Amino acid sequence: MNTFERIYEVVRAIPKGKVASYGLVALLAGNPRWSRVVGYALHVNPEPIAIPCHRVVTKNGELSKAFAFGGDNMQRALLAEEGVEFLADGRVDMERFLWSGSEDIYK
DNA sequence: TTAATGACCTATC
DNA sequence: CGATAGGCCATTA
Repeated sequence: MNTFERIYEVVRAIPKGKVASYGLVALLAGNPRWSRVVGYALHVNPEPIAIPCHRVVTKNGELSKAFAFGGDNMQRALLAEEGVEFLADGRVDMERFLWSGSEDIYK
């Protein structure tokens, strides 16, 4: 299993209504320093259907700037659609919607 | 093989 | 608090 596969596996496991940071995905994928690789992996995104890249944000809860598969506001719409709340800054509420990785409360 | 790039993160000024 | 620099890893040319 190559690096990308593992990353995709983790991203795919993100439950609806939750978000994960690049660093967290990288950590769960096996190496905490794959944050950039995660971004690259999602950039090439071979299966955008099965891979919810819109649920992946930066560690600060901010949405990626280069995220433009349909507009920066589209990502907000998608997340809001899944029940994710946003702060006044336009960032995701990490304290409540950050996926821990182990607990799939949504199942 | 070397050099360059990137949807990041952390530390420092 | 905003800007800058360095480090990290895998992929591509």
